[in-house]
Amino acid sequence: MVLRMSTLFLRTLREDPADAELPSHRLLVRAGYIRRVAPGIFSWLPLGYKVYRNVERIVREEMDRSGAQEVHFPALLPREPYEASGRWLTYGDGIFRLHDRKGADYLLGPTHEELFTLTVKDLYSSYKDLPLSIYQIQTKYRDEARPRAGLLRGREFVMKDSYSFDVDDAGLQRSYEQHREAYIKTFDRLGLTYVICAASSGAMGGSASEEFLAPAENGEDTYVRCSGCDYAANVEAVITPVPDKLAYDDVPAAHVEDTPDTPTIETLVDLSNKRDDLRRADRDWTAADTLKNVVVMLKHPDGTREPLVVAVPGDRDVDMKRLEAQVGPAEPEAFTEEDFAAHPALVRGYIGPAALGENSASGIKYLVDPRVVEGTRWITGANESGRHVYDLVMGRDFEADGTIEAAEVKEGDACPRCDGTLVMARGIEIGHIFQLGRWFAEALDLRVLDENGKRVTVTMGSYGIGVSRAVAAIAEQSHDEIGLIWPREVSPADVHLIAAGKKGDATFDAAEKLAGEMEAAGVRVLYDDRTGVSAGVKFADSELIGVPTIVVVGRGLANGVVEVKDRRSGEREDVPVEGAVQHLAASL
RNA sequence: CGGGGUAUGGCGCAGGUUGGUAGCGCGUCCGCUUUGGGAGCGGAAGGUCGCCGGUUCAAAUCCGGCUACCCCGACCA
Repeated sequence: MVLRMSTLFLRTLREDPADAELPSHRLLVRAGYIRRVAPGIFSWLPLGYKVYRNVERIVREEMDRSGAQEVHFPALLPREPYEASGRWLTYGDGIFRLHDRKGADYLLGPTHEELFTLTVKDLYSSYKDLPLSIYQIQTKYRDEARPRAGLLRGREFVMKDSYSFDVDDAGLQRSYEQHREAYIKTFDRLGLTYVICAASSGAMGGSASEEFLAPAENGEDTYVRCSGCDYAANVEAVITPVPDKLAYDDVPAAHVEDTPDTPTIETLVDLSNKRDDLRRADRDWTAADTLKNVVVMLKHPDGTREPLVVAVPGDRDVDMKRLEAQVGPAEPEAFTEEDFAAHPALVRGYIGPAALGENSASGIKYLVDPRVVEGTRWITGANESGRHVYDLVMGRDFEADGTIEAAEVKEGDACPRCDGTLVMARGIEIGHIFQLGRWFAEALDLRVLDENGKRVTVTMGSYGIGVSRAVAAIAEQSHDEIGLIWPREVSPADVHLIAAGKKGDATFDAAEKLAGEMEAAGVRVLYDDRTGVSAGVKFADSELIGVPTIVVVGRGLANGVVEVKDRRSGEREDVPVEGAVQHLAASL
């Protein structure tokens, strides 16, 4: 393949587009790979589409190799399947809905669990047909509240989504492992660095769930990894190691105190350390000794609302995303003025355990952070305005309905697996694998006969790769100040060949000849055969476009050599024209 | 949905307070020169100044309203 820049549908921009912030977005637009059409909606130009198709090809090859079979569902879908799963409603305004001429409801598929499940139900009815893994590479549509960052979060994007169908849990585990392996091969070939993180399985339930995150400053996901072992997790799924129970024989009996002017944890701790009657004998009180009781309203999918109080040590906030991951499919909402009015047991700012719990008078569910183990000693609200209770001991003075992982995760927190500590970083979610289980099969009644002739519900796995997002993730990870740097397999070409001389001189003839030889040798060439364009412009464009190897036919030609530059390292070497093609073909 | 910002040739921007011929750089086209790091000179095309209304002899500029887009947050299988 020889792509000639003299006729290529391409215009590189000398300046950054005003609406692009992230490097991937900026450079993909500047280098002429994509153009914005509407918020979160992009067109692919020739170079960009080549990269996109390379990514797609690699994903497809690895899926096929893993034994999955490719199908293709429509993007335009009727309402019924989503009605059956309940998601026509629960998806809310996150989907694009439309009507046909008769007024019937349609939607642009945001995801295709329903279609996969129903199609398998259509065709299969025996355990002998399973296991089965099928996938598609499809354009998805989501009416994102805020599209951003170019290709990283669009309203139209391409995803590879696959589903596995098994009769039993062991089968699901095998299908899951197969996908995991395929994903590792895929992302390796894409030239991405990534971290496999434990993830929360989200609103759809399920058990095992892992995300492939490409570390990137501008990523939307926060994850942790351990400094001492290979533990890595999305911050939503971080597990807090449970401390040992403490002895509390020496702790004074709980006592309620007037604590005026202590609207914040900080002022409360200050006061507690200042007043002799409140001070701790062994050491100063810290924010971590206070127990903060945060009240939220849970909205269940059926529309009912239920108050929940979450207790966390006072030096931490409740992380709403972590909370949401725990309470799903219910959604936590802010507790409003009206809610407080409806629950007089909750004294704003002074909520304490005595008024809480399913067995208490209020009946309000009370869940505590895992750090709140038996024997821990707290300052917390006394359920009266202006008063706190001191030396309240878990297990002695109060109980909870259970624990919940909702406290924010901090850099330096303990690793749940080893003695190490956690460091935090950000990443782009490029893949997600999880064991969906029987939720969908149950909802859509996908069952098969087992070997005893009994109907059993199929168990499913769900696996996604953001194909268009991966293009941006690669760009985000692989660029420098002056342009993109593509990994070989996704690059729009293997070699960017530049004729650096004057129009009509020997360099053009030599470059032309080289281009032909490269093509014959199976090397993909982007050939800058533009006349009337200075060498400087050609060099700058080649660096912006980011093909990994740049070959310059120019002044060295007099000595029978061409210059071969490595885009990433910047290293250059002179290579005899005669052997240049073999030299290149060997090094690719 | 909350906060901040922007809207002027294809792209990036100035102008606006002080109302009066719409400007700069890049890009594009023509001619000549140039050709290893985003060339020079000369000429040219290209703009309802986001939209609606108001004030005024006169509005890109002042006033009112609207819309779109960008960024941060909330939201996001």
